[in-house]
Amino acid sequence: MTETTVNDAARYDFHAIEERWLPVWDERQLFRSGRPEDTRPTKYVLDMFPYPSGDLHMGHAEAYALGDVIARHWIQKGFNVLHPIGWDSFGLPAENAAIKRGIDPYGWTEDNIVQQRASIRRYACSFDWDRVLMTHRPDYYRWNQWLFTRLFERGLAYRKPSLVNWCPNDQTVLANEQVVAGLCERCDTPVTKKKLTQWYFKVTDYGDELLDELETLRGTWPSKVIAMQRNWIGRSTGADVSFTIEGRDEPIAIYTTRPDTLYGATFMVVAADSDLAAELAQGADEQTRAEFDAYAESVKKESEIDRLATEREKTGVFLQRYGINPVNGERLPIWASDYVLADYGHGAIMAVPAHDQRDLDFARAMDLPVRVVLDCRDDAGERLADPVESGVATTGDGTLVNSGSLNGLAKAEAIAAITAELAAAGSGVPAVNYRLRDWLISRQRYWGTPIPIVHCDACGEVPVPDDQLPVTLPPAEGLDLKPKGQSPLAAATDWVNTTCPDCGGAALRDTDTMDTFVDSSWYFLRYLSPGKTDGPFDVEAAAKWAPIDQYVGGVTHAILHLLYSRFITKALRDMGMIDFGEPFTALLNQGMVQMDGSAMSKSRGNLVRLSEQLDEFGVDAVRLTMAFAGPPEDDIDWADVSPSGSAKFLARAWRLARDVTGEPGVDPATGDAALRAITHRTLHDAQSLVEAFRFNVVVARVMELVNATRKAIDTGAGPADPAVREAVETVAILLSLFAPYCSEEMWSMLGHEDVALATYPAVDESLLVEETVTCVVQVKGKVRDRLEVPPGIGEDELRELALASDGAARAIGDAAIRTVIVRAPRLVNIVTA
RNA sequence: GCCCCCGUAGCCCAACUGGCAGAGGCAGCCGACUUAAAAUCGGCGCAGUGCGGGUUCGAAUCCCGCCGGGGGCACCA
Repeated sequence: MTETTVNDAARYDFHAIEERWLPVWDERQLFRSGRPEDTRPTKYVLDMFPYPSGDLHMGHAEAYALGDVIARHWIQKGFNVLHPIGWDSFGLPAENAAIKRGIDPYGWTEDNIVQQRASIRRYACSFDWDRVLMTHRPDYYRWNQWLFTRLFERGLAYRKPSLVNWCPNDQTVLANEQVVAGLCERCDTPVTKKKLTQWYFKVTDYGDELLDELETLRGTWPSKVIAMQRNWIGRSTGADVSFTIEGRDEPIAIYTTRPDTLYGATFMVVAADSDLAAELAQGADEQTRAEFDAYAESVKKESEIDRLATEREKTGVFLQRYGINPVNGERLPIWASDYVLADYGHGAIMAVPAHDQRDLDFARAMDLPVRVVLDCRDDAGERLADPVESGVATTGDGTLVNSGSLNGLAKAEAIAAITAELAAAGSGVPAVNYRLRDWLISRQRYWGTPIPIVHCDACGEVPVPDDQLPVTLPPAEGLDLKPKGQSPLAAATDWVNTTCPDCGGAALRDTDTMDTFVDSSWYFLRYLSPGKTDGPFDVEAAAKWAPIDQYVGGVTHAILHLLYSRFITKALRDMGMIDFGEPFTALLNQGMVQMDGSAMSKSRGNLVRLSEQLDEFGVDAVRLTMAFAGPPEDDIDWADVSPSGSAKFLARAWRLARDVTGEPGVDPATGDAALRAITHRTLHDAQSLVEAFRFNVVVARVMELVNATRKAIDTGAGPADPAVREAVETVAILLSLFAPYCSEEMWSMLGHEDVALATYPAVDESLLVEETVTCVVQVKGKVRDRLEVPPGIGEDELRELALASDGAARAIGDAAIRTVIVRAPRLVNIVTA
């Protein structure tokens, strides 16, 4: 214990190295990105900011390790890199923890941030600590409120009564995007429906743009995410068709993608939970009304889970009302059912059971007529079975029959023809619909941004003027935060009771808070000028830095966060604040860190604690393991990888720096040529590998270089050779992307400072040229010989060499040669008869 | 039910526009150093690419069909 042997002192001690460099880096602040005199080209690298629920976990460690590789690479390549970090610090976990423990969400949140901040500091990412933002602070959420009022002024924020998703456990409404398979995204409670008046952001105004501009992201976003967004937006094109309703003044519009099948309509269906259904039922006899009311009530009660169940029986009520088919004047009975959605299209459809499976199921359940209007054939030209007998609707292409003027046309022709006919008759127009709904942003919870609206009896909904923002949250003390279906803010009477900004009369504050996805939908702009007090962000800074060159985060946000951010960005562009419409030019989705084949969780007992991994193997080894495990988008199973192996490798790299005896600044050209070739080949390849996110391969190549350098020191050129120094400096520079401590220590031992700011060495192209290459000689595709040839060898010469080679001659024997394929200088394939 | 991705050595993973299946690591085995061990250094590849067809001079790579694993969407008319 007391004696330190020479051997011990020469051993790699990651704890000591971490402790040595952390304070130095704090002092030097290498990653500040706001200096006005800095004229380098810019890059904005962004990691999704953490939610401060407890300490960092393995998932954070992976994401930040990978993002840092990219940021550090661009720094070494001479860019002025903005790489910020902050906290997404409003939200339910803080509130639930506060309720459970009887504490203030503010204190809980701030404490967690202190802890996470210390962990992130230790993790040594190239973050600019001058730009930290926290969304729960009034100086941030003030600008959420500013954003809300701007959207309100432009008609993009509005309030409407609607049947909304309701989580009975969290006692709050949820956005469509937060309902996953009928369950609350947060707590997995089955979601129910509730009629409430809520605030919405009008995302649907940007539906076309959100869809079409996905194309501009192709190649730089994962195609999976593009597909998911496309799916989610769900644009469909068709026609709105007017149906006259007996006993009703106004016709009703239905939306259909298949106007060609109008002649096949045999009934109509309205959504059971729609106002239209209630109105139509009102006009029916008393018994029908009672039947409808009972049905509507049962529909409202059913959970999302029930609704989504497959193999579900069709149910409904005949409303004793009739609509008139505009193309043939037929009377169509009108039913109410839950298989038609109130908030899609017009909440009403024409039913064509022969050519729509859902309609057919309903027709069979209710014994309604089915009329085939398309003659559909299979690949062999055989007519498909009658839907009535088979129970399978024919939804494909075919030839129109029983359809008046459309007879004989194909599906596409018929759609065009009938759409024109309807337009001429004034009973139909082309129409587009979206699966995407407007974004419901009201939440009946405490820990979020108060909605900056005052409700005045005289003036209505009045936005709080900019000079009165922020509307700060009242202190949690004294408020009952328990979920009860109404915002806890309602109980803060001193806070709720206010005066109308317009008329000065008594008025009430809106008591709901905003969905925390509002906070994260523009935070990337706030980083550009986090201290700004007279606006959400500096417009010139945005012009300089934004949009984000590289965004890094989990695929869990493929729809929600990314879609909302895209929407807000487009809205801000239309306000003239920025000149781009897509916030994230490139996106990298890292996989998840698992353990023994499944997601880590305390209850499953397979939780791996990041802090323990860091203590045992060191920050560098954990980061290196994350990068080396495989392609970044693949999941990592921690049981399959080896942080101890990474630690061993780092020690091996470190020993190279310890062993170098050559002086700095000596021209490496005088050194070992073979080692130099490997060094420059590695440098050459590493940049394109990093830029293609193939970090695992970069690490493998650095390992190769380390092995070659070791060999050169022990059994080759020796520790004093300038090529050895060049190789070890290269190792330090490349390794700094993954292992900042180890490489800084190496860099320091080599007589330099700040490896993070080291310039990426120029590649000497002349060292990449090989003197000879191995040419494979195949006979009928099988390797029969190898030749060492100059790289510039001509085709004819190579052909002769190959034909004359021993291996080839042996394999050919006396067979006739049919053809010889020459791919100089690497391959010759001799094809014999 | 519909759509997308992935199957290479015991394990994690490489393999440029089709051109020698193996870069790197884990585990394992052997050796050097050591009184011994640890650490370190050196050496050792055992699969023919999930299966079956096809295209091609040549297929891990392209096409078709299965099998296995993962993910997304799911009454959107």
